[in-house]
Amino acid sequence: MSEKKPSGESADPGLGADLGWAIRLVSAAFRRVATDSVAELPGGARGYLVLVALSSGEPPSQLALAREVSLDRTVMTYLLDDLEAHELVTRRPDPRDRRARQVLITDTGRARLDQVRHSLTAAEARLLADLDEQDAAQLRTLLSRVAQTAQRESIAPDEADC
Amino acid sequence: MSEKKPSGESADPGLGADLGWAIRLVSAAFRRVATDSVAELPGGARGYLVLVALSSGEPPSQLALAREVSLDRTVMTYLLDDLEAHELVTRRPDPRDRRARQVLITDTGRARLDQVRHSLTAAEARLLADLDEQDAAQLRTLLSRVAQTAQRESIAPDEADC
DNA sequence: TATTGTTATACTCTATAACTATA
DNA sequence: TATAGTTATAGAGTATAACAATA
Repeated sequence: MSEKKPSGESADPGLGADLGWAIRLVSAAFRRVATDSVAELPGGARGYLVLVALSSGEPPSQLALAREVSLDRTVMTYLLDDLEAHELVTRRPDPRDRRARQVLITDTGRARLDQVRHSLTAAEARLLADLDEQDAAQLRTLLSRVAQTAQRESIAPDEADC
Repeated sequence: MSEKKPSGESADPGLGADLGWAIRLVSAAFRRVATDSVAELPGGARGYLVLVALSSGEPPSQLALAREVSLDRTVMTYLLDDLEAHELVTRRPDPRDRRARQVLITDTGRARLDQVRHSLTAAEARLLADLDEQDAAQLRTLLSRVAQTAQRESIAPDEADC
């Protein structure tokens, strides 16, 4: 029990007590269960994010898309090449700006996205298996609130791994 | 509000509704605020994890330490080289097994660890700024429970980034 | 001159395997 | 023969910058 307590530090958290560690573990656990769900998808987690972003709204340019999912535009090129090769998305020139290309999700892409979403839902359920329905809902709510705060204050993203 | 719909997928959560995205954002946000806290630390987040692991219990071997924080033993070599160069840890031969080396945290290391912990506490507070005390406590509790589940079922770690 | 998308290059990680010294 | 630690090498992933086409 050789502890140095400068002021209000937790006595000896070892590794299991603090929020950062919990976030780390939960994030890693979710990534793990989610990885299986997106494994067959070109680009993995990133491919999923792109498909989600494309599933609604107007077809964005590659740059707009890259910004939305917090990816570099050079990465977006490779990623879309891959997705397009598998016919999950298509690219077409923007009639109003011939520099830009509009990205669209295909029907195949939508079908694939739905599959992955189902799989992810199951994965989430597995992750939260120990919580009753009320606690699970509470956790979702709280996480969403923190996430929104983080996003709003742009404390947040820039690194995009799932 | 944002509700999961397992069957009617075409609803369109965009990107802001699902648990995975929230976890992703929160994790990224935490990593971001935490990165500043551990920036000066040799090895960054990993250096922190190692110091925490060393701050209690018997001095472990490098291998045991590597397993505890889910790092490869080859990575541990570099990391400890770095930490030792900054005099935050020391290595000494294990008298009972001359192949192994015991790793110890130094007083400098402990002082540094306390600084980082304070900084991290502040970072956490910033992250949870929008939650009142009760909600924050609830979130910590729920996350810890999920983390423990994940760890126990070893759904979890293997990737060690903060 | 600035912007979209692409390509090429370099750099950082990580994983793998090989090597030593002990057991 | 197996294990703890180190070192070297190769591969993946990422970022940076340069480039062509268009605005």
